[in-house]
Amino acid sequence: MNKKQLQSEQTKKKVAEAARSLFAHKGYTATSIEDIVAATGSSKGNIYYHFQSKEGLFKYLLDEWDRDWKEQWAAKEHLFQTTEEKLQGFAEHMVTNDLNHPLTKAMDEFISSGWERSDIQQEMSRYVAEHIEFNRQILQQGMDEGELNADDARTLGFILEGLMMGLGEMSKRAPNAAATLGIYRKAIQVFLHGTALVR
Amino acid sequence: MNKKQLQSEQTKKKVAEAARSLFAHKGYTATSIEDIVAATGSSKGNIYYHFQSKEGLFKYLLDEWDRDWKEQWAAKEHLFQTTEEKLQGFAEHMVTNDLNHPLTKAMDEFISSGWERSDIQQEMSRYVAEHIEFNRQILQQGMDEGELNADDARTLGFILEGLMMGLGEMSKRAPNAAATLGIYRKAIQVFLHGTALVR
DNA sequence: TAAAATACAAACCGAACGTTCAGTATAAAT
DNA sequence: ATTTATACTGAACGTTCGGTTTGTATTTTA
Repeated sequence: MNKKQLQSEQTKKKVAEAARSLFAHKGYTATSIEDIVAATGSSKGNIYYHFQSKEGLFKYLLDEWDRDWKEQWAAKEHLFQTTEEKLQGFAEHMVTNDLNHPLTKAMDEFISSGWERSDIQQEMSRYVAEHIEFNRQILQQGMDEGELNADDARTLGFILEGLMMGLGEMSKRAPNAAATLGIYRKAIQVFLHGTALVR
Repeated sequence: MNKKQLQSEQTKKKVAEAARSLFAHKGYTATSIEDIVAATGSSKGNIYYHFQSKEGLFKYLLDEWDRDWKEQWAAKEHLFQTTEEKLQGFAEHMVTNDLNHPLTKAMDEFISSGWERSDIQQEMSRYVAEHIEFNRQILQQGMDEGELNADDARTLGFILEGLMMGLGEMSKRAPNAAATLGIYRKAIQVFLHGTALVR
């Protein structure tokens, strides 16, 4: 790789990093290209040379995030045996990797700002569908192995995803880092065993 | 009431209605005052005469919504006896009154657009806290009456709220009106009885 | 009937923002 | 040494939007 290419790559990284920090702290809309210019020292034109657009830059960051997420989950997936362990591990992974991730809030904003933009909504649906399928597999396995009641694994996967999503939503608003993990754990427990008395 | 006051009130209503429809279809940010001008025939100045600002207009609509919601829930609350009935009734009420309400999506957008605006976030927190408290009461009563396992009712209320919020979020994206109510019902059932086999 | 308040219109303001583009510098290739 | 491709600059553009101001018609009040 050239000296020039190397330099180019570095500036791209620098821009991406600064942008991530800005998006995380100020949100997507409130972060202007000008802000990124000010933070990097790079010029406007250069940013547009490396990324197609503001949206393109943001998506680039989201992809990076997605890659890291999967990578890190794959690294510890094998640690969990039973369904309960897996779900607890999954919840913990979400708390540490999603909830605390700088871009979660900005992503929410980005999605709901792209209102009628069907492409953005579709991309989001893809993410969600992936999660549901992920949940479905864990639950189906649990049913096959007699840990869970036989039931519609897809619907339950949908509900589980909703539960995680909602808890994330709420925890973002009331950031009580210490309590959050406990609540997630409790939620998984409720999901598995319910709250009603066993008669 | 004057002839003039009456006329004035009618135009205010007309503006509010048009705005609600626009916000619902295009979202908060994407709806400009100009759009409302075009839809009503009223002038910009007149809209600002009736409402302090765009934000004020939107909040006015949210308040209207909140009033209606509480009114309608109060009207049917007494129909439900057991905790399970109450929760199922509550879920159903949410599906019919929140999920299908035109402003749900716009409200999400409004909230996440008001990034650093602590006043908006606080107002939202108030709503959420109300819901949690509402859930807590139902659950506590269920515990007192021996329907539910004795536990921390507030935490469970928090989790329940998260579950409802997440399901709402997801149902908005995949609008399958027929299936949605079923999923909510199932979710309440899971919340109460869990998915794991009783050993 | 004169004065004052109310309801509304239309033009205008200023600022912000994403994006473009003509041009420049620098390193690589010939 | 010259050409070419790549990386980068920064001023300018066009548009959008929330909000203000000034003026006017109509109705109420005195």
